[in-house]
Amino acid sequence: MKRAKAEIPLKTMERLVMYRRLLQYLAAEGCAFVFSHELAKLANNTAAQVRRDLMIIGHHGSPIRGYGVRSLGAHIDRLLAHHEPSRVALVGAGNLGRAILAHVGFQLPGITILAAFDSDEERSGRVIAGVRCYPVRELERRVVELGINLGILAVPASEAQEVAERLAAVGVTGILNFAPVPLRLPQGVVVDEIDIGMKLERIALCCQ
Amino acid sequence: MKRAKAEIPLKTMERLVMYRRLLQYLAAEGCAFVFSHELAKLANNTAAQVRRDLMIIGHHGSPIRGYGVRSLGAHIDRLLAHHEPSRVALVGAGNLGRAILAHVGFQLPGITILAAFDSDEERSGRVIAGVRCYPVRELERRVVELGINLGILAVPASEAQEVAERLAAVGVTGILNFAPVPLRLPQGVVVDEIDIGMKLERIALCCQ
DNA sequence: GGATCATTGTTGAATAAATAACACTAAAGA
DNA sequence: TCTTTAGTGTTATTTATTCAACAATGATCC
Repeated sequence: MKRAKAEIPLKTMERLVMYRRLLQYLAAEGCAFVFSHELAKLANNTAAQVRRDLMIIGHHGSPIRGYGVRSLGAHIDRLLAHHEPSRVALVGAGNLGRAILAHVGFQLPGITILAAFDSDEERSGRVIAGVRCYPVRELERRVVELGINLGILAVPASEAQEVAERLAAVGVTGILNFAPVPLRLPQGVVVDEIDIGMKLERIALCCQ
Repeated sequence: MKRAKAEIPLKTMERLVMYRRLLQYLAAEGCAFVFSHELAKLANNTAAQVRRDLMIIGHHGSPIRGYGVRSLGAHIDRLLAHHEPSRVALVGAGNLGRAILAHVGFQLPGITILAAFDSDEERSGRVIAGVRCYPVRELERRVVELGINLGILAVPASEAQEVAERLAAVGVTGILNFAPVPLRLPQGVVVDEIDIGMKLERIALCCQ
């Protein structure tokens, strides 16, 4: 069974992770089969798009019955399966950081948060949502020690760039940035921003 | 001056709000002019794209000097200016909710968070980051009273759908959802999800 | 004051994505 | 067993987005 992973467009990939999430809910609700138009409604797109995406990954459903929730979920799981499980560190254990830990707590398959860091020494040493918190001065050492390759930044805007550089310097290749500043990092490091303010603006725009 | 707002593609709009944010930083750093390729670097796209976007909104720069940071910022401001300023309510004043309040605290122009709600009566009555917190049972009354039209959901997944429906029922037309469940709402309500887990997965994918 | 140079404004081609259309298939009922 | 029906798999069309190329421009320097 050869995998044409590289040929699957990124947009489709992104939708696949959404489909998988939706399929998990459906499975939890005891739903065995789902139609393309149902999935489309949940994912806020069209039935044609869903069918096309599933065609791309080579999944086959059955007329009348639709797609098997379990089998489709398993298929996407295999596709999205990370070669190496991702090892994540969170920097900044303030309100936002702790909220993220709690949120992501329900382990994602193949992704584990192994450590948290904070400049406040009071916080380090504690265990938050099952994750050990270290002082930020140990960042480099611990990242190497634990084989971390992904970072989540939940620090104040003023510190984001510095922390990001330190992470990148010790081999972190992906960063999820919650600080509302654009990060400037060497090529090869994937950065994704979650800018709540921008999201709000976007909605305000679409609404009026 | 007629505005061709409707003709500006959504993708461009989304980039515009990012440009504006970047311009604010540049202005704060005392930068008076910026070149298309500089802006492109910050926005993670190409110079051609930046120029095209600015062409679409009809902004003119100067060769050699580039674009005036202040004037371009003002131009985008006008374009993005909301007819009516948006009035926002946050539901769920847990870790995540409080973090959001603190984050968005630095007021966005034309967007104000006017109220927070929580089911824990201990929390209501308090003022968090300048925002008054009410018990969630008063949600409908207060939303109407304050003329809220946008909602931020930072409640547990199990309550998200119910709260969203209640908000929509009293006239909220846009919802920013942090709960990792797909919301099913009547057409006309704009929903945007921020699913941290999905974001992480996406980065893990891109990295390997 | 004119040549030069770096950058803009614009157009057109190439690429990618979304949509629609339709033949095909498998279950259900007579 | 044949027909109906609802939904899939696929191809074609349209639409949107990105990229690349180049003429036009206006500061700057000699």
